[in-house]
Amino acid sequence: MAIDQLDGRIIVLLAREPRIGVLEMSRRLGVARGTAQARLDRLQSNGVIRGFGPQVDPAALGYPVTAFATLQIRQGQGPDVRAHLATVPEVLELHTTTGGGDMLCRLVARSNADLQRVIDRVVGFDGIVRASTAIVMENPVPLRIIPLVEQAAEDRPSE
Amino acid sequence: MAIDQLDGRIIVLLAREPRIGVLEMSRRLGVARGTAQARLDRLQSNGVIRGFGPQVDPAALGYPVTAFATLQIRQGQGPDVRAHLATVPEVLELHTTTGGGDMLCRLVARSNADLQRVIDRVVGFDGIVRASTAIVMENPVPLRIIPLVEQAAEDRPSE
DNA sequence: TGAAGTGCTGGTCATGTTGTCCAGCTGAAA
DNA sequence: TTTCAGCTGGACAACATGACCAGCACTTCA
Repeated sequence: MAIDQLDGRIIVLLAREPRIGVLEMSRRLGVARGTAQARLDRLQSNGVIRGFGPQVDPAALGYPVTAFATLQIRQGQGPDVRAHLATVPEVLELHTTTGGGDMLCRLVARSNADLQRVIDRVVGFDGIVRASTAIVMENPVPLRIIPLVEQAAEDRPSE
Repeated sequence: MAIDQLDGRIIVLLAREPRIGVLEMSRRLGVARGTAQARLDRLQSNGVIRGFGPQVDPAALGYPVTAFATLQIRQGQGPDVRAHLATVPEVLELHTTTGGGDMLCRLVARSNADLQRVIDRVVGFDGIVRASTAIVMENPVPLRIIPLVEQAAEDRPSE
């Protein structure tokens, strides 16, 4: 389940240059192609690498505004609220967190004005008691995984 | 900059089956290969598709605990705090938000106990006045983009 | 100590895909 | 009407893939 340094190098390499194939990867890593292929297969069936889906930029799609909303949910309404939020395309992500009946969700919108519409749609649901929204101004650290992979690989010099 | 329905179908197709190539894609979409290739190239140079990096699961890497920390930053310390947080591998993401000097960051840790170590490291920095942490218990809506892409494609029947 | 198992190497092969052309067609804009 | 961008369907050489294989080193375990 844990990864060794070769696995780490594979993931980092793929993160930096996703278009390279297994053959090119094996050349860069200095291992046989079969090895690179076997490692990659294992990382995927392990679930360490979940996939290679396209990373889509909501801003380029016309949704340049991102916000995080903290929702307080009425006791027992959790499942209903989840189902409701899942139907809103602008809800990109939803988590339930510690702190009785709280949820945190990531939203996008076409503009600040449009964000009001999105929030109204999100909170316009019975089970939601209270909502507070924080609009994202900057994103100094975009979602990243490389440092963590490197640390995980270091911690286990061999599997 | 906006996408049409063909673009939308390309993104959705890639999101669902990332391993297919341009040729297979063109077969599924019922267009010529050159068309699919040109669209894909355009989506990438547009920035709509930022890349095809591996989607790594921190849990499978040994970091099953996720948390969001809201940080209050001392006036003027923003840049220093960002630099500090960027050096912590467990900080996967960092945003600055509305509300004077606030930041929101996503953390992972090996366990709840380990989370304490991570938080100590995160907040053990002069510019941070106060921090409140919410531990993620469930993730009913994992980061998704397909519904938004479909909406964006609908809104613009043609480019 | 020996045997079995695992993982890596370096190699082959047929097959499919890619990058790069091309000429011709259509529809929209000038 | 002319021009242009975008799509089609086709071609080609170069390359990558999946599937094999025998051989070797190392560890596990009886």
